[in-house]
Amino acid sequence: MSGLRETKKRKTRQAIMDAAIKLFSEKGFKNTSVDELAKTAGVGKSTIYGYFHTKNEIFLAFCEDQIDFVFSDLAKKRDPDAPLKEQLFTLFMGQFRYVTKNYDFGRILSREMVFPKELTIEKSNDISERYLSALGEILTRAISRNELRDDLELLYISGHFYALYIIVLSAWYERRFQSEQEIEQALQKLLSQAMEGLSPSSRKQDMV
Amino acid sequence: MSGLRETKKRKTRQAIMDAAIKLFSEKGFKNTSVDELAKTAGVGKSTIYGYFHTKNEIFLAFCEDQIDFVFSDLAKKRDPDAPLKEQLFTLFMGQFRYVTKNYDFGRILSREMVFPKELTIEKSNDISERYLSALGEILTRAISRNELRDDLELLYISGHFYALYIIVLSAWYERRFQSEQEIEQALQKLLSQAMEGLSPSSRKQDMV
DNA sequence: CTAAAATTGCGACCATAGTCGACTTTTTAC
DNA sequence: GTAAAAAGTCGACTATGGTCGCAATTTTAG
Repeated sequence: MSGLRETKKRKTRQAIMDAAIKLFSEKGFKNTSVDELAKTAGVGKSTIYGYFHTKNEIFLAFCEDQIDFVFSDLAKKRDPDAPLKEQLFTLFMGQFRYVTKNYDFGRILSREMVFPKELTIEKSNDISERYLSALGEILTRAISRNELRDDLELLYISGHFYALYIIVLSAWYERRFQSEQEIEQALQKLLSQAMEGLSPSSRKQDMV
Repeated sequence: MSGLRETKKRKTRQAIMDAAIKLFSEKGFKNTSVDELAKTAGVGKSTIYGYFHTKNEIFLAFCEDQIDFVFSDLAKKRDPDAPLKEQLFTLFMGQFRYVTKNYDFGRILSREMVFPKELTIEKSNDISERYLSALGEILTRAISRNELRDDLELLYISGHFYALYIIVLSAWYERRFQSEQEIEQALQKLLSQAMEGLSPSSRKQDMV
């Protein structure tokens, strides 16, 4: 049986996470060294690397909690019967505001989520999964309301919309957009394009 | 007049780039230290930082040449009168193959292109611009052939397609897709979705 | 031509992410 | 109960990206 060790492990892990939350919040990710983290958590440096592969992974774990919070917060606010576009817009903008609250924070998180390193893939995918399932729920309802084609795979619809969010986020980091308003506008346009389609024929029925 | 200094500058810069090309190609980006780079180029370490802000920026400069080559290569191959979807597919797959030829190489480049750090924004945008203009050309022709709606802003169409490419690339780095074939399939599906639109009504005319 | 100003070059130096091998504690097997 | 195995812990150490202040070179001004 393994009781004592498990307990300790959880405790140590929690201590590290507590230190991370404290220090990252206080001084930011970049200005917090792993040595400091270890000291604050009251453990050795290598102990930390026993629990996390890289400093970025600690950061992802730190984000996980917050993201849960943001999601449940957004879930509360959103109206599950509102038009699809509106729901997506709210979700993405909420996400955007959270992610870019701090410039570097958002970049590190985005980089690690979209192009994860081998070592952080697992954590990154955990978060992705949560994201996709939230999105999936919205989309499924939209399909049943006949707001979305039902002949497509859910994953590709999620992917499509998610892609548009990412590109807007990217434009923000490339400094193509400077204000939140521009972001909103771009997101609206792209969502409309996705719904209506880019080929000329796909739009004819709007004029009927 | 400033002749001597300019000449020297160009020479030094070239020496650094030559060293970068040699070492990055030989041992990869990660396994090449800046010290080594300096030694090979025959300059001091700080001299390098006088020409580039970060190690990643050297890498971007290194990529620039290669990307030019890839583009002109793709441009040669592509048939400017082929269906839009086909042209986009060829362009993106060509890009994908180049970028992921080496796993880490592609990740670093992608990260820096999509979510650039402040210091590398400029270089990153240089490359983006080139990319967008290549894309823009294809799209403009498609519009004039009436393969694309003409009531949209070019930038948002480019952005839309580019987004789909990025999400596929991301899925690759998340290990959602393991083979090039899966990538091709996903890209095809997403491009079709973008053309046809995701709303049910947008598709009706296909059945008329 | 000369001296001051500006630019460029240099490697020792610093900060810090991540590794190593020795030490301690817990579990397992008998 | 005991001893071997396994898991967990530690801080000194390594490797490396990036900075600093000073020295050398080039330009400019008179």
